[in-house]
This record gives sequence, structure tokens and C-alpha cells, in this order.
Amino acid sequence: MTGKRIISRQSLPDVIADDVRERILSGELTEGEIIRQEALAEEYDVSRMPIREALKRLSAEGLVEMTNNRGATVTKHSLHEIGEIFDVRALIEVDLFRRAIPEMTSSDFTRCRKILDEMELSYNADDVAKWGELNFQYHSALYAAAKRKLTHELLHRVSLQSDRYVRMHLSVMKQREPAKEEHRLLLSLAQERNVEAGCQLLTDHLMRTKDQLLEMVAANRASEEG
Amino acid sequence: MTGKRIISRQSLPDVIADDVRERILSGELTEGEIIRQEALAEEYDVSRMPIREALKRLSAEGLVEMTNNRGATVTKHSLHEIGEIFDVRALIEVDLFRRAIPEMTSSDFTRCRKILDEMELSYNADDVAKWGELNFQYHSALYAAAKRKLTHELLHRVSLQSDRYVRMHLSVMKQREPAKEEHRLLLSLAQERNVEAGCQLLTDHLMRTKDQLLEMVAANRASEEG
DNA sequence: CAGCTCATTTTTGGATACAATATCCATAAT
DNA sequence: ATTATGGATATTGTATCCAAAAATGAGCTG
Repeated sequence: MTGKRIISRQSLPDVIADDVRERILSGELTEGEIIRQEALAEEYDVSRMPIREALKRLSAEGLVEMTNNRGATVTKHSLHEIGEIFDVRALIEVDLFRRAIPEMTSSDFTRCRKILDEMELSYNADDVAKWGELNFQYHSALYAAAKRKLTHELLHRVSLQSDRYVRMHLSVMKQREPAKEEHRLLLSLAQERNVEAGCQLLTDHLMRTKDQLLEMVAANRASEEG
Repeated sequence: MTGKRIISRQSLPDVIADDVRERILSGELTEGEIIRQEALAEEYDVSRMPIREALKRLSAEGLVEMTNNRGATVTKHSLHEIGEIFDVRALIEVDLFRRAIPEMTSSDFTRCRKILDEMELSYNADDVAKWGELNFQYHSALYAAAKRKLTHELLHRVSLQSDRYVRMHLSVMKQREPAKEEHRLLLSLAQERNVEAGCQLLTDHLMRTKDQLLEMVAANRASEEG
């Protein structure tokens, strides 16, 4: 017996939240766009009730903003806030990495390597959604040994925010191959148990990503409101 | 004209969520306790609909856990998780403090001092709920100059978790007056722009609180399941 | 007497209906 | 012409109702 395969059917709001989230992250729903409950309800062919719950969840995640009787809009971050998101990510990720490195086992390492392979595959195939998911999985695998579930959830939430902007510009960033190298190097340093160098590289990696992204988003916004 | 008097009536779910949150933080609703929607609906004399939304929000905040068709329970953290909560708090708070100190102005300082006074008042009056609120306000005021709204919200969320345990044992901790001193000292160091000493003290402060709390919670739980 | 099955009850999830609120546009007064 | 006011319309919030899922318990069988 392989144990019951409990699917634990996702509830309707879950499914809808997942889908809407994906639509926001993919950019189909753009910053500041207003979301009408009824419109979504019709699209998914359900009543407004599960839609409301889904929106509520997304609101808690920070992807949409709901005001009192005025409905929901897709959150729009200022450049300052986008920078902040990356700073927090760096803060949390480096802490996790620092804790994880001494605890990592060979199975952690192989898992990381496996995800990296998949990642480069999806990267080359331009499957942005998948790449985003794998990217998070990779980082998760790197930090898994730290055994910090709560911190990890927090990171997930923060990363969701930045993912939007990362994805928006992934095609442009493709120019920059060094990122790939850095991902592998990160793993090597962890294997060597070189905590300081690893954390330093991770910080640099994130800060560089932040700067590039800010530049791109700034340019984008400047051109939009010509 | 003295500026608009915005009432901004809170929605029903907001009010209910606030109240239930308070009931959880105060310990009236204990760890692991199951929450029946209908029961709450009757208490507040509303339908189950706003209750559901309120619970959803609290679930997003991490104060209750909702499983698929089985309802909601008040979240119960393991000792390990409680420790983790404090570690994350330290991580974020120290970062905020470090950024804030160089930016703080005299108005920040006076505001902090004012809150401290109120705090000691509520402290002496055993108004635990108010003390909890003021405690967060004090820390907020300390970090306000950092101008990091997002990070601050994150901290608020994390602090909500720890608040439960802090409150549970506040009466016991009252023995330990040094906390008061530390709060004032923190402010002094900030005024002297002594970043390193300030951050160090803050770290120590939080870590000591963590250790004490863990000890108390552990003792509490051990005695409960005799 | 233990353990299983199946019906009953309880509780949550979702749809529809109705009420409250905000937005928008036309009209009127200055 | 411009601003204020009032009503029409659209949209969200809440209640009630029905369906589906899980917990409970009784009765039956081994």
C-alpha cells in the first residue's frame, strides 16, 4: 500500500486565487487595474462569493488592494517600495542561507542541482511562469536545511511581490548570463561550507538584480506616461 | 475648517476580525480551540458571512488555521516556532533600527518618549491589551524614520504572533523591571546616534525576552498535559 | 465485545436575493 | 460658464437558503 493519495480537493476560492494570482504575476492584470467581482464571477462561472474570498486572500498577500465599498485594484508599488521588497528579501534570504549552509546534506545538494537543471531548461524555453516557480523552489531548496518554516513562508510572501517585476523583465534580463553562473556558484560555496563568501555572493546577487530591475521599471514607467 | 472629519466606517468583517483577534491575543480563545462560525455569528448577531471573512483575514494573519471543510482553530505554535518568531523579529527590527537611527529627528524622539510614558502608565495599571498596543507603537515610532512601510507591515504581522505569548506572561515578567530601563536606554543610544550599541542592545533585549518566554511557555505546557 | 457500515446530525461551502453605498451624469441655480 | 445638487445606475456588502462534506452515533456482524 502506498498510502492513500489524499487529494484534499482544493476549495474553489483556492483555485480561483491561484489563477488570479498567476494572472497578476504574469502581467495579464496590470498595476492599478480595477477588479470587478461580478466580471470575475462570470468568467469562472461561479457566484461572487468564492471570488470575494479569493480576492481577500490576494489582498492579504498584498497583490491586490481592497477599499471599503469601492472594490479591488491590483497593487501598484512605487520604485521606493520595489527597492524595499528586494532589501527585505536579501535580509531574510541571507539569514536563512547562513543558517542553512552548515546543516546542508548531500541530498540537499543533489536536489538543488536537479532544480537548477530544470530551471535552465525552462529558461531556455522561455517558460516564464515555470521559471518563476522553479526559481523559488531553488532558493527554497537552498534554505531547506535551515528548518525555518515560518521564516520561509514569510519569504514566500515577499518574493511573490518581487516576482511580478522579475517576470516583467525576464526577457530583457536574459541578456545577462552571469545570473546562471551565480546560481551554480552559490551552490558550490555552500558545499565548501564557505558561509561568508556564500552570503556575500547572495547579497550581491540580489542587490544587482534589484538595481537592474529598478532601472528597467523606471524606464518603463517613464515611457508609459509620456 | 479643521480638516475633514473622515469617519471611514469600518466594515463589519473588520470590526469582527479586530474583536476576535483581541480575544485570541488576550487568551480568551486558547491555542487549538475550534471556532464555530455559527456560534460567533450568534454572538455578534450577524450572519455567518461577515464571520467567514473575518476568519479568513485572521487566517491570513496566521492567528487561526482553516482546513478545508473542517472549520477553523486557533493556531498553536511549537516551541521551536515561537523561538523562530522572535528570531525573525530581531532580524527585521534590528535592520529597521539601524536604518532609522541616522534619520531620526527631534520630533521622533519626543514622540517615543511620550509613548514610553503612556506605556509605563498602562504597565502599572495592568492594562495588558493597551500595553501590547503601546509596545508596538513604541517600536514603530523608533523605526518610523527608516521610512520602510512595507517592512513595517511585515514586522507588524510577525509581532502579532509573538504578542500572544508576551501577553500571556506579562504579569510574570513584571518582576523583571530591567525591560523598562532598556526601553529608555534604546532611545538614548539612538539620540547619541550610536548605531552599533543600539542594535546590540535591541538584539539582546529581544533574545532575552525570547529565552524567558520560551522557558515560561515550556513550563506552562508541561504542567498542562500532566 | 470490538469493529465495521450506514443513517443522522452538524457544520461548512456556495448561490441567490436584497440592502447599502458609491459613482456618474444631467439639470438647475448662481 | 461653472459649480452644486439630486437622482439613476453600477457595485459592493449582508442575509437567507440550499447543497455538500465531515462528525457522530446506532445497529449489525464477526
